Parts: sequence; C-alpha cells; structure tokens
Amino acid sequence: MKPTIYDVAEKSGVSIATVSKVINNTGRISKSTREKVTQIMNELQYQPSIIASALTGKITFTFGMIIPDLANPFFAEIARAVEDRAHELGFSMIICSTDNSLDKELKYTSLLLNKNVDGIILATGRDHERDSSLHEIISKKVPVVLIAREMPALAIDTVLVDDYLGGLQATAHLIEQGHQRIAVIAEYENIMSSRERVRGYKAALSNAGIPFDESMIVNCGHSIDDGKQSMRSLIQSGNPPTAIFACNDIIAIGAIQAARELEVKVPDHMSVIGFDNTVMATLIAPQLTTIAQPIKEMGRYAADLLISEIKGTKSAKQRIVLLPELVVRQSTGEPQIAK
Amino acid sequence: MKPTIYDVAEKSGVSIATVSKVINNTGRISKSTREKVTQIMNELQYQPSIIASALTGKITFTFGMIIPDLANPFFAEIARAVEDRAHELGFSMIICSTDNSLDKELKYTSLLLNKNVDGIILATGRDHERDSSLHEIISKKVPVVLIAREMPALAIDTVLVDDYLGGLQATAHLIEQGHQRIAVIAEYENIMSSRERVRGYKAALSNAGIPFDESMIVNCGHSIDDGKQSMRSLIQSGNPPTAIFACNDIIAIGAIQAARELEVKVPDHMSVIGFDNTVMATLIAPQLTTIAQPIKEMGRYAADLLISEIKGTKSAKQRIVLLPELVVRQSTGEPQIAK
DNA sequence: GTGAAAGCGCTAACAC
DNA sequence: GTGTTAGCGCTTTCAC
Repeated sequence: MKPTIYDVAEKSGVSIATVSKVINNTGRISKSTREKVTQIMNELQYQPSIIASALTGKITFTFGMIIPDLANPFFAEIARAVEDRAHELGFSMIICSTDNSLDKELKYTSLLLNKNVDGIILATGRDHERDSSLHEIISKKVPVVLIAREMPALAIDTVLVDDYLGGLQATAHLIEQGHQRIAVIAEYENIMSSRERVRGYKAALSNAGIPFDESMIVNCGHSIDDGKQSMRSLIQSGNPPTAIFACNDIIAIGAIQAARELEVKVPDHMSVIGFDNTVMATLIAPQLTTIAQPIKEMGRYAADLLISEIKGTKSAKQRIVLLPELVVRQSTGEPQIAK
Repeated sequence: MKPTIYDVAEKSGVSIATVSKVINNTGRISKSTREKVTQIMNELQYQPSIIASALTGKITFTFGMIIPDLANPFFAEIARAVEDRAHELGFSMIICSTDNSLDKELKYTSLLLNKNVDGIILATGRDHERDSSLHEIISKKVPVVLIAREMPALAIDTVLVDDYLGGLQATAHLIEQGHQRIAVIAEYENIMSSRERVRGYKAALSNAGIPFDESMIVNCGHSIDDGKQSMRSLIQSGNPPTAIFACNDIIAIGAIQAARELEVKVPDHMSVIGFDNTVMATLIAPQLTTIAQPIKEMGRYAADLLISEIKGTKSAKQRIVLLPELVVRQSTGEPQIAK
C-alpha cells in the first residue's frame, strides 16, 4: 500500500506533526530530524496525498480550463501554452470543451467547482455575464481568468489581444496593397472580439477615406464550411470585393477553399487575410497572410494570473492586452484591376 | 460557505449517515426521509465534495491523459474524443503533454498518481516498457490504457488502428494508380506503429511483385519541417520515386510543401498519401489522400476501457484493433510517365 | 430504517 | 523543537 505520513512518522521515530512540518517547511525543526525524516521519506518513496491535504490545506494544485473545442487548433494551442506554464508552477489542468453550449459550460463549471479546483480559466462565453457561468464562479469566490474573451462589465482578470488594432492592421494592410472594396467575414455579433475586429476594420476604412458599405459585412458561424459559404455568396454577388478580411484563420481557410472551387485565384483575383496565426495558416496554399495572436504569451500570462490569484499574491484585477502582429504570407497582394 | 453533509443532515433532522445513504443510494431508507433529504439538498444547492469522498470512497472521477503534444491536431482530436466520452460517464480529464520526453512522462505520471487519479490513458512511449512510465503505473495497480501505441510484451488494455493494414492499403492504392517506385517517409524506428506501417508497405510491394529497395525508406522526426527535408532529399536524389507514402499527415504536408517549393507538382509529378486523416488533410492543397484512423471511436473505446477498469466491471485485458480506411482525395493519381 | 462512531491522510493551533 | 489533538467532509461498519 501507498505509505502515509504515519508510516514515515513511525519509521522516523517522530510524530506526524513533525513530518508534516518537514514536508511543508513550516515551523522549526532541527537539522538532524529533518535529515532523518527526509531520508525515510525517500526510502519509503513517500509522496504526500494531495487529496488529503486539499481537504485541510485548501488547495488542490489543479484548475479547470473551459474552452469551446479542444479539436480547434487555436484553442488547442492556447491550452498547450497554459498547460506548460501551469506545469512549471506545479499545477495540473482539467480540460472541458463546451462546443459553445451554455448548458455544457454551466455543467462543467459546477463539476469543476465540486472537484475543488483552485480556479478556472475561461475561454468561452458570450458578452453578457448572464450568458456564462461566470456568475456562479464569482459568487463562490473562485479565482477566474478570461482568455481571448472579455466581459467589460465585470472586474475580472483578462488576457487578450487588441482586437480593434488587429482589425485595423489587417484592413490597413489590404488598403496599402491598393484594395478599396474590402469585405469582412465576421463571427457572431454577440462575441466582443469579433465586434472589435470589425470596429478596427471600419476605422481603417475611414482613415483611408474609403466609404463604408454595409453589404461588405457578412456574419457567419465558426466552421470552415461557414467561411466557405460566406465567401461563395460574396463572390457570386453582383459586385464582389477585391479583398476579404476573415475574422479568424478557420474562416479564412474556408474562404480560400471556396475561392479555389469557384476558380477565383488568391491572391491574384482576390486577397484574403486571416486572424490568429495558428499552424493552419502555413498549411494552406497559398499560405495565409494573417494577424498573429501571441498565443504562447497569452497562455503564459493567463496561467500566471490565475495562479497568483490562487496563491493570493495579487491584489488588483488585471487586464493584459497584448498586441497583434501582421504576418504577411502569400494570400494577399495587389488587386488585379487597378482602379 | 459551501454547504456540507452536516448542514443537510441538520436541516433534514437526520444523521449524516442517512444523508450519505440517500446520496449514494446505499442501505435502506424510507421513501419519506429520502424525499425530505433530497428536497433539502436542492434547497441548499448541496453538492457533495468529491475530494472528501475520494479520501474514503476511493475514486476521484478524474483520470490523466498523457500525450506527446496537445497542439498536434491528431492528439488534440483524440483528446477531444476521450474527453467527450469521459464527461458522458461523469469523469474529468487532466491533460499532460510530454513532447515525447521520457523525463516529463515520468514526472507527470507520478504527479497524476499523487493526485489520486483513478487511471491513466497513455498515448506516448516507446516500444519498451523500460522506456515508459508504464512500469510505475502498473506496479501501483492503477488502471491504464494505451491509445495509438502498443506494448506487445505487456498485458495492457490497448486501442489502436491496424497499422500494418493501413500501410498496406496506402501502398496498394499507390500501386493501383500505376506507381512502381514508391518511397516511404517514416517516423523513428523505435515506434511500433511506424514499423508496422512500413511492414504493410513492404507487404503491398511484395504482393504486387515489386522489388523492395532499401533506399526508398527515409526516417525522420515528426514535424512538418522533418517531412519537408525528407521530401527534398528524395526529390533531389538521382532517381526520385513517383509516389510517397508519408507515415502521418504532418509529414505528408511537409512533403507536399517541399514539392511545391521545388516545383514538383502533386499529384502530377508525384503522388503523396498520408496517414491519420486529421483536419489538416482537407486544408492543404491539393487535399490529401490519406489513411483514416477512426479517431472518435478510438477515443470512445479508450475511455470506456479505462472507466470499466476503474469501476472493476471488467476482467480480462483487451486489445481493440480498429480498421483504417483509405480516403481518396487529390494528392494521389497516376504517374505521369507510364512505364 | 436510522444513527453513533471510527477512520481516510493531512494541516494547524496550541501545549510542552 | 516536537508532540497532542481537533478537525476537513465524507463513507462505512455495526448497533439499535
């Protein structure tokens, strides 16, 4: 059987309190007994039970990560970044994919809370607190950080990229290449980051003195197929744009595929720019010009925020806004017909 | 504060033992007290602490999943499949990415064991028990299942695809298209599945009466770049093949990229077939012909095996071998120069 | 049918 | 410096 603190105490000829003290480096103990106990622990290969200590000491060194879909490369990459930092700090991560279903989000949240996780990193949820499990988490005073999402009305630790700036950069890049008629394919409107990117798009247009055309905004879901369909309708419309700003790489890839199917060449006939810079951006042909989110850093910051919140070494809530970066590849270029 | 079993007992006017019995549906209790207690539990929004019950009742409803890399779409998809089934059965999953480092594998294994996980699903590890954390897991009698890996010398629950058959199917498809000179880009030799795929390749060659040429086997790592480099050397060799069997989609994608850079057209000048059928296969142009692993099923079976092992509702160890399936897309075709 | 009581493995006063 | 002891929230005999 797995040795317990009692076994160590007995074999060392001390009390369990003493053993506990050497484990946790608390109280005062003589060098000699510390050495003795340490030696016995090694001998027995003793490992304190995290479960038992969680029942008293409070923390489980485990947190939950709630994302829309682990099979989505963007979130998988984020999760990996968070995981790495968490492991460095001695924490484990329970993962939950919600498929953006509020039901699942609520269910997983209370599941996690029951398991006494020390905190939760949330990457899902709509704009409003009402539409998320945040209310429950906050009311139980469990540390939480939002990643790649925001909830402006609440004081919550948040790490995200400046979506407005990203949208502006993307659009400005297109304009610089000489495009005037630029469409944007955006995700649901009730997602803040999507709205912000569109806002950046409009700002870039306005900066360049290009009038905004409502019909140049297409909303869609978040699958490749959604991107494909949106692109199709854009191409087949009477007056297609010469460039597309897709609000994320997945949609951009769908758009490129649709273009290929309809024999519209990218970037010769139409430029496409994405957002996120996941691995996928380099897989597709032509390789995707996109706005890079610093995924590694985001994951790291999120883990750091959560864990310092857990350990109580932090007071004020923070909002860390990282800067996106334009990565030029092959899917954008000058419009064929100069105007 | 979170209500405990004591709060429920007090409010219901019964003992904690009785409450425990209604929670777990054990022992005998009258309908009326059961109803009463249930009602109070709802009222208080009582949720039993899994931590506390784990300290006695033994199981934590949590297991570990050890994979090489969460950011690798193949493993992310597997993890997602496992996660879904686990959640259906009331379990949570702690994820650990090892980057194929034995050190990390060992570290994470003992971490998980300390956290009293009920079991572990392992997707990493070399061929030999010595080179994996299996020894520790097994010696502690913790349920374990291997997914997409095997350890033939040990009696362990395993879920995998018939790699030999997959290799054979891939190669046979190429032969059917008229190829004679077929190279294979394989992962490290110390990985069983890779060796099996190569064995299938040889069998297909032999079935077709095509002599085996040692120089047609290239070994490499598991990144896109590794695939790229291998492809480059193959193309630039004096006598390049007309078709490539890449042992996984990632390598295949690297190969296609290298071909594109060297202006070798796929599939006109060279056919490429992959293995796994991850999302990536449909992203790349030309879309990748590949051997599909039934990822969803694999994940589901692995979770089922592990959990029935945990619950003790299973006796004999099983080895579930699923069948791969050829998915023809656009990266394979007839060789340009008929022989 | 129900409850008292003894743990599960550990932490944290507090006493010596 | 070290040990005693009272929990943490729950399960599980074993009486009644």
